[in-house]
Amino acid sequence: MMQESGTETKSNGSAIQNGASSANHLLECSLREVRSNGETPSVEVSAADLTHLQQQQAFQVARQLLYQQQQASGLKSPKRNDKPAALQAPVSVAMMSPQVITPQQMQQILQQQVLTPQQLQVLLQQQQALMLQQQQLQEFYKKQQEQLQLQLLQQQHAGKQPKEQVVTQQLAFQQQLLQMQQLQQQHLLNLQRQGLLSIQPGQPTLPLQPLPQGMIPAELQQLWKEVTGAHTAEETANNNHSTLDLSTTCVTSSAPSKTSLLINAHASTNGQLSIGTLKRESLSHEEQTHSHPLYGHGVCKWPGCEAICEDFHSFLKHLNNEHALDDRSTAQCRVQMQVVQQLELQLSKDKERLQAMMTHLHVKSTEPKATPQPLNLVSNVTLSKTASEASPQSLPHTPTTPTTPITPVTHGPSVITTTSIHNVGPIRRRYSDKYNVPISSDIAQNQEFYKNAEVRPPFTYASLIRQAILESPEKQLTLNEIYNWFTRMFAYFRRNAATWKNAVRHNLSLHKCFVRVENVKGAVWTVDEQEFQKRRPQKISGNPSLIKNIQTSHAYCTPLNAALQASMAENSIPLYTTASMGNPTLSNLAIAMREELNGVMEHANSNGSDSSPGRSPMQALHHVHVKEEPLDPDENEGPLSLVTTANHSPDFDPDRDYEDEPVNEDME
DNA sequence: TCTGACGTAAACATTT
DNA sequence: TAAATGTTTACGTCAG
Repeated sequence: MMQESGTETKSNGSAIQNGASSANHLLECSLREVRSNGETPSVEVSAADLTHLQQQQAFQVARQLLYQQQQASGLKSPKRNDKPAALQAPVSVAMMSPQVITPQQMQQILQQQVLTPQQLQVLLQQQQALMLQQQQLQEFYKKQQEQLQLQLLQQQHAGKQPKEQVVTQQLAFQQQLLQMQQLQQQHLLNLQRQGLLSIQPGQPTLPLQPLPQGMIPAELQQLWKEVTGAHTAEETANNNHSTLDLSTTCVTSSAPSKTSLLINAHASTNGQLSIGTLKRESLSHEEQTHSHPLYGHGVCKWPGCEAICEDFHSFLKHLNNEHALDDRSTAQCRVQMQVVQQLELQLSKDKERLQAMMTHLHVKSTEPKATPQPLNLVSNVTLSKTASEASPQSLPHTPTTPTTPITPVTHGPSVITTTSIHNVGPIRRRYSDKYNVPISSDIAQNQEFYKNAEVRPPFTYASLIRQAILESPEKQLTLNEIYNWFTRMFAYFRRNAATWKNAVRHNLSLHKCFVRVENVKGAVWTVDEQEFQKRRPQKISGNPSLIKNIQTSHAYCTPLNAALQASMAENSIPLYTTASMGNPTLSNLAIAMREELNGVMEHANSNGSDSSPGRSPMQALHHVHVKEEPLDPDENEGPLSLVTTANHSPDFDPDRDYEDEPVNEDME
C-alpha cells in the first residue's frame, strides 16, 4: 500500500505535465476509486469527504509540482538516492505513512532548506501580490465549500432520490471539485512562478521557505498542512480502498493525533457506518463535545479573524493554518493579553465603584453569605432597616416627587449578589403587602413574564388572593375564579394544583380579611380591606422610625423586579428587556406610583370615604397613613402614629402603603 | 429562645 | 356519590 503510493507519485510526476489536467485526473481517479468500491455510490457524500478529497488532491498537486520542479529546475539536483536518509525519508514516508513523520518533523525539514537571497528578494517583492491572491483563493474556497455543503445537505435531505439524480449530483460535485482543484493548482503554479515554491530536488516535500520574523505566508503554511493532512487522507483511502472513508477522519478529526485519526478511520471503516449518518452525527457530536474558546457558532473567535468554520474539524484546520505559532499570532496574543488586563482592570474599578455605592447606601456588600437571600424583600427590609439605623439621612426620607426617589432602589444584593440567585425552591418569605410592594403594578408590568416563566410570584397567597379579587370587576370572585386567576396569571400555578389550591382555600378561611359572601350564583369571596390592613404593621410597629425608613426605602422600589431578574438568572431565562417586560424599578416608577395612588383613591371611593377633593394624592396618602396606625389597636398604640407622623414630611409620606391602604381607613 | 407570619399537608365537614 | 368547597389543625421554616 505504501509502496503503491510511492510508485503512483513517480508515475504521476513523469506522466503528467499539465497541472490542471493532472488535478482532473487525480480527481477522476479518486472518484473512480469510489465507484470501484463495488458498491453503489453512496448518496451521502459528506462535505468532509469533499474536503478530504480536496486535501488529497492538493497533496497530489504538490507532489506533481515537486516533480515538475525537479525536472525543470536548474538547481543542483542530486540524485534522490544520494540524499541523506534523514532528508530522503520524509519524501516517501511522509506521503505514505503520516504516523511516522509528524508535522513538527516536516517543519524541521522545511527549515533546513536554505533560501537564497534572490529568492528572498522575490519573496519580499511579491508577497503583497501573493497575499491578495491568497485572499481571493480563500474566498473562492469558502464559496465553493458553501455551495458544496448546501448541495450536500440537499442531497442528504432528499431521502428517496432516484439514482440518476444522485449520479447527476455527484457529477456536479466532481465538477465543482475540479473547479476548486484547478484554481488551487493555478495558485500553486503562481506561487511557483513567483519563486515561493522553489522546490529543491531531493526534497520533494512542499518547499515552503521559513521566512524570517515569522513571515511564512499563511497560505504556504496551509499548503504544508494540507499536504501533511492529505497524507492521512490518502493513507486512509489507500488502506481502505475507499475515499469515502475519508469522512471517517472527519468524525475523529477532533483528535489532533494523526495516529488516532488513522485508527479511528480504520475502526469506522470496519464498522460499515453510513457515511452520511456518520457525518451528521459527527457534526453534532463535535459541536457538542468540542467546546473551544476560540470556536463558537461556526466562527473562529480568534481576535480579528471571524473566519467561518463549518465544523470543528474545519476550525481546527483553520486554527492550525491561519493561527500557527508565528510573530503575528504572538503579537495578537500579546494584544489579547493586554485586552484582558484592561478588562480586569475595568472590572476591578467597577467593583470598587459598586462597593462604594453600596457603602454609601449602607447596604451590605456582596460578601458571600451562607444562606442565600434573594428574591426576598424581607431581607431587604432588614438591610434597609439597618442602614437607616446607622444613618437615617442617607436615605431620601422626603422625596417631593414620585420620580425623584430613585436612589433607594439600590437593593443591590438582591440583584447583584451571586449568592442571591440560588433560591429556586419554595420561597418562604414573600413580599407581603405590608412591605409596600405594589403587587398590582408589578403583576401588571411583569404579566408576560409571570405567565410564561414558572417563577413563583414573590407574594403571599393572601396578597395574591386579594389581588385577584380586587382585579375583578365586582371585587368578588368565586373560589374557582380565584383558581383561574392564579393559573391564568402565573405559570407557576399551573402545576401542583392540589397544593396551591389547598393553600388558597386555607388562606381564604384563615384570614379574616377574606369574607365569604353568599351570592345568587353561589358563594363568592371578597376582601375586607380593613381586616387586611390589620395584618400590616406587625412587629416593626414598635419603632416608628424604622417603619418610616423601611417603608421609605421600599416605597419607590419594586424588589420584585430584582427578584424577577434573579429568578430569570437562576432559571436561565433570557432577561426580559425593558421594552418587553418593563422596568418597574426605575422607568416605570412614576407609573407604578400613579397606579398605587389611583388604587388608593379607588379604594377610598369604593368604600365611601371622603378623601378631600382638594387634597393631592400625596396629601391623601399622608393623611391616610397618619390615620392608619390607630386603626390597628391590637398592635399600634396611639403615640406611635403620632411619632410616625411627626417624622414624616408633610409633602409626601413614603411609608405609605399605596397598594394596600384604602383611604377610608382614616374616615372611620 | 420566643413569637408571628407564612407555606404546606392533611383531616374533616359541608355544599354542589 | 363524587367532587368541589370550606374549616381546622399541625408542623416546619424564617425572620424579628
